[in-house]
Amino acid sequence: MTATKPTQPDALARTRERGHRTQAERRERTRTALLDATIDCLTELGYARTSVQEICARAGVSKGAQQHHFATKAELMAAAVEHLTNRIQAEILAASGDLPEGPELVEQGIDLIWQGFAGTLSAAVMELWVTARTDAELAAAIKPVDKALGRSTLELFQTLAPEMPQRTMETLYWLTVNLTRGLALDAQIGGDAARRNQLLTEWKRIALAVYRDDVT
Amino acid sequence: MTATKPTQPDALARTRERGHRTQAERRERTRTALLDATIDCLTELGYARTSVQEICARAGVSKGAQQHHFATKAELMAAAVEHLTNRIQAEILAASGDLPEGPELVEQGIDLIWQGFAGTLSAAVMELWVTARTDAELAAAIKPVDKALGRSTLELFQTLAPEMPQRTMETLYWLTVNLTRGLALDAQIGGDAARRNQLLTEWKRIALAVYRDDVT
DNA sequence: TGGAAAACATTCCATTCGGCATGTAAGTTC
DNA sequence: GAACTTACATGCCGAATGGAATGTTTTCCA
Repeated sequence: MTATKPTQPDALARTRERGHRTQAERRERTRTALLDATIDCLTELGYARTSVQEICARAGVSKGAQQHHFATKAELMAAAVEHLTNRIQAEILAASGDLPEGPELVEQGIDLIWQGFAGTLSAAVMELWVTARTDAELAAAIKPVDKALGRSTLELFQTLAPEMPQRTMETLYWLTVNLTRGLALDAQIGGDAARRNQLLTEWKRIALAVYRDDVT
Repeated sequence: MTATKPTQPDALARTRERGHRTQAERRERTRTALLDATIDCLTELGYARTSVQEICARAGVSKGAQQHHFATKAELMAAAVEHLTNRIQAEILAASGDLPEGPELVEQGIDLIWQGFAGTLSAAVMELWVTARTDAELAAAIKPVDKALGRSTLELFQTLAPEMPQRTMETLYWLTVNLTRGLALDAQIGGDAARRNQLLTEWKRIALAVYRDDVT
């Protein structure tokens, strides 16, 4: 390249035309790139095959940069837990906008929980969760975050159906969440989707009956 | 050692006093030792940290012997799946001896499923199951075996409660199994045991109501 | 505007992994 | 009891991993 304007340093020129990247911006950018790549790896490869090298490659970030932000792999995973939970919560909140009130909420709510707790992101959650069983550090990172997600989602429902007895709501909610997680496991190894849908339908019927009995 | 009887070879003498180990016996012994050690590793360390070296160490078996019986790690894992399923099935069958008939079967059956699908062995199942999501070979090994376990347990219940409509039985059974698996996940990372028991109690109540409605 | 600090990149290393090759001992068969 | 097969043991290798060390660029701030 023939430099015609020697007064301006080349680096600065590039900076100007591309726009100034503040440190906070750079930091945030590569951090989320790393965390998203981590979630990608977990969903596609599973925890056992997720290496920091692969994460860096997918994030388009050097190994040094990764170590700058997350000194150790465990630290990266712990951060990924929170990032992942935030994404799921956002997903749930976005889908909760058009929820009906009254009895219809039962059915729609079950669908919402299904989507939130058995969707694509939940595969990554499973990986981390199962790993956490034998990894105290990861478990410590997961427990509070997950509990918060569960409770906040429950509160969302309680707001939508104030007429419902709290006890009934809690029971139906947690039963649905745990059933969903079990079904999600089944789905992940290629269980019969038709039977899963049928079970979900039956459960809606049962839950609705419980709701009707308890609300009157 | 001062050999006083040169007529008999030393090796044979040892053989005689310890009893003759047939090839089939030796084979079976080290095989199950390896498979049990594999399950131990999965339970205690999780899949990611389970190495063949560790398995061999716990089984008290050399690496060569392991490779003789299971050429590859994947092969060992696939065999472990079957071994594990057999142990679970035996556990369930043993506990199913004193199951009542009639309505009480609902409660007791739920407890039985809980013990079978959320017991100690189920942690290893979870590890393999979650791993299978991103490991086609392992998934291929798990699917048929697990399906067989599920169906045979269902048939056990159907035998015990012939008066129950088949559709109702299937629904309650699979709902319970999946709920149990979800709760097992929760239990493994140290969720609140009291709430889990409460949910199980509520579910028994609901299931009993469903049974009563459908049986009349 | 010049130096400090933060962000990012490159290289290297000790360890561990799964698997292979080769060798020895025990059991089977004729 | 000798050939043969099966079971078991030891040592080694290339690949990959997580992490440390060190060097370079970009932004910040006084």
